[in-house]
Amino acid sequence: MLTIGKLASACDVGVETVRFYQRKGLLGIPPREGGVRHYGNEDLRRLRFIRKAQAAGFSLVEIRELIGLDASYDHHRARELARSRIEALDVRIQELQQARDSLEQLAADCEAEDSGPCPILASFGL
Amino acid sequence: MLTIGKLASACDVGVETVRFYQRKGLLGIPPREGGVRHYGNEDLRRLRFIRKAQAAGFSLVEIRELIGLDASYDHHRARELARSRIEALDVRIQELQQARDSLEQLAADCEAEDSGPCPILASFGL
DNA sequence: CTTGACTCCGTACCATGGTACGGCATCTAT
DNA sequence: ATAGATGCCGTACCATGGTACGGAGTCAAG
Repeated sequence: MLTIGKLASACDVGVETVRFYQRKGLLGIPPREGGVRHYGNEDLRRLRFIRKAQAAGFSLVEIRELIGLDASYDHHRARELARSRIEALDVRIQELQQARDSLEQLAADCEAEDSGPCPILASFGL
Repeated sequence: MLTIGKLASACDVGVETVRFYQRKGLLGIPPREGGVRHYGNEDLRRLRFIRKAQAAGFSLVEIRELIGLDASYDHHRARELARSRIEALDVRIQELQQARDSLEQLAADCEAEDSGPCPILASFGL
């Protein structure tokens, strides 16, 4: 059995973050012993789940839904969420890639031409 | 000469956003005629610059610095900012790509196996 | 049995990038 | 000349994902 501090450091998050997730409904309300919260392995797994899902780009709201699906064995909805997250990621990746490439080009231009107006700033119309 | 509303709609932003950028020091304080702000082509270019730089992933704080560089013809610092932005974009793109790929894999697994525990949720340890 | 570490709680605060509101002034077209 | 659209201003509020604070209670070791 873990105290909030042990749980938090086991998952490399702050104590306040655990309390925050609890308020947001991402973690359940654990039983108390002498006023102190005691967490078990379920909570540990749950918290690790939250961090992994977060790394996959899910928002806390989406993660809360994913957790709910666990109870209902709703593969269909989970797939839907995964698919729409993939689409959003694709869009975002494309955007960033484009931004990156034009920036790269600009930096190269800028290095080639050491005097006169800066191509980076010029290209943005400044 | 443009009023705030014309300027805003010319760059497809809200009027409040222009005022916000002004407060943040991204746009200069325009001359008034009869209490009303009047903007010129410089402001138009500046605002367009802000939006483009934003699309390239610069934060408003970084954009303010880029604008300052314009005055000082500081290519060196502009390149530095561009390079570090590129690095940050690379890291972020890699992260998102990884998230995307594992999600893709999971969704495929999930579609293949319609009963039993959901691979998406299981993979996150839930 | 005291000291120090940890926990409890509510609430306030942080950054980021805006968006909305209300009351008043001004501008423009009819 | 008057109505309706804009503009002005400060201030408050929004979402997101936390982080910090202060005062109290509790727990374990020396």
